[in-house]
Amino acid sequence: MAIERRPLREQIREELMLRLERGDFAAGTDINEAVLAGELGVSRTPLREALITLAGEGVLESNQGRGFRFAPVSRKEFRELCAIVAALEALALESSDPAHLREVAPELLRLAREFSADVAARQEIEHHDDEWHDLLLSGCGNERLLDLITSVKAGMRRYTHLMSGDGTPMTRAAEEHRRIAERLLEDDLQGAVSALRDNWVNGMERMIARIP
Amino acid sequence: MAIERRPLREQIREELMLRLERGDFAAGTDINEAVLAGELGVSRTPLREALITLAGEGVLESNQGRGFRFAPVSRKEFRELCAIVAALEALALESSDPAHLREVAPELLRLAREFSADVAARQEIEHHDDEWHDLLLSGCGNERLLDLITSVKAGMRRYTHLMSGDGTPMTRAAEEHRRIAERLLEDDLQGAVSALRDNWVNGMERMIARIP
DNA sequence: ATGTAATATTTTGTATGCAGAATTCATAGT
DNA sequence: ACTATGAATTCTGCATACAAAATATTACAT
Repeated sequence: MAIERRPLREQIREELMLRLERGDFAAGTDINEAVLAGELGVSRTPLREALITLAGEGVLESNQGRGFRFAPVSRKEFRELCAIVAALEALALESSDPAHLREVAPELLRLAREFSADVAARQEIEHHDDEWHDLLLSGCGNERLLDLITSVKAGMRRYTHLMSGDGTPMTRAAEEHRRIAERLLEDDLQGAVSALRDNWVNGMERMIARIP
Repeated sequence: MAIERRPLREQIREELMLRLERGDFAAGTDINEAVLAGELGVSRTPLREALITLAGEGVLESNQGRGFRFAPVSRKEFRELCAIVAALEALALESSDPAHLREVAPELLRLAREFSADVAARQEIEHHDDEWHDLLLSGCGNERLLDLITSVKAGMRRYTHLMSGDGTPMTRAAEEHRRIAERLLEDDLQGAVSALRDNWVNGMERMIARIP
C-alpha cells in the first residue's frame, strides 16, 4: 500500500471546496483564518496557502488588510464562466484524438441514456454530469487545457448549491448529452462540438434564473 | 498622493516574472526558498505565497518535499498554450461591444502600421504586441475571461526569452495585426476573429522552431 | 575502487509569534 | 438621540521557529 503524501494545502483546498458545494458558506462572507484553521485542525499557514490557491481560481477574493472572502455570485459572472468553459471544452473536443472519440462514443451514449432514466438527487446528477464531461474530453492530449477547465469549473461550483433539487431540467441535459454522443458515433466532430456548445448555453439558461 | 498598499506576495510575483522574462532562471531549475527570500529581502512566507500563485498559473511546478521549480519548456506545451490563448482571445473578441470595436479600430490600424515600420529590440516588440492585444480586447466585458487570458499568458512568458533578437518575424505579425484591424473597420467581426486565430497559429509556427 | 549503511546537513512543510492595520466599542460633545 | 472622536480589540500580513523529509557526506566492508 502506497501511503499518501500530499501537502496540507491541497487537502485543505479539497475540504473547503466540499464544504462550499454543501452550501456551508454563503457567498460574500468573510473568512476568519484563525477560526477556520481551528475547525480544520491545522495552522494558519497551510490554510492561507489554500486560500491563495482558491483566490487564484476565482473562488475567493482577497483585499489588502481585509483577508479573504467567498466571491459574491452574480448572473453576469455565471454567464461569463459558462461562456469560458464552453469555449474551452469545445477546443478540447476539437483537439481530441478522433480514434479515441470513436472508441468512447458508445459508452457516452449509454451513460447519457441511463442518465435520462434515473432522476436522482441534485448532487449525484451533477457528479454524473461531471464524469460524463470528463469522459468526453478524456481523449484530449492538451493537459494544460484540461487543467484550466478543471480550474474554471472549480470557480463555478460556487453556483451549484444555489440550484435546488428540482429534477426536471436535468433530463434535458441528458438529451443534449445523447445528441453529442450520436454526433460522435457518426464521426461528425464539428456537429458534436456545436452540440456541446448548445449544451453549455442551454445549461446556463436553465440555471441562471435561480441565481439571486 | 494615494500611497500604495499591496501584499508582498504580489510584488514578489511581479519581480519573479520580471526576472523570468529577463532569462535569469533556466527552466527546470529548483528554487531554494531561503536563498531567494534572502535575495529579495523578504521572509519565506510571502515568497512561498507568490510561488504557490505562480504554480497555479503553470509557471512553476511543485512536488511534495521537493519544493518548487520552474516548469520545463517544451514545444508541445507551447503549442497547447497558443491554442488556449487563441480560443480565449477569439471568445473575448466575439463577445466584445461592437460599438467599442468600431471606435478603437482606427487606433489599432495605426499602431499596427507604425509597428511594422520600426524594428526594435525583441522585448520592446513583445511589449508593443501585448499592448496591441490588450487594446483589441479592451471592449470585452467578460472580466473573468480577461483575467484568465492574462494568467495563461503569464505561463507563456517562460518562452519569450528563448526567442532571441531576430527582428524579421515580427514584421509579419504586424501585417496580421493590420488585417485584424481592417476587418474591424469593415464591421466584419467574424473575419477579425479568424484573422486573430491565424495570428496566433502563425505566431506559434514562427516561434516554435526556436524552442529546444 | 566501489557499493552500502549510517550519520550529518540542507531544505521543505507546518506551527507559532509579533507588529500593524482594520474594526468595534465606548465616551464625550452637540 | 446622534454624530464624532479615541481607545480597545480583533484580525491580517509577515517573520521566525521547529519538525520531518530529502539530500549529501562519511565510514566501512567487500
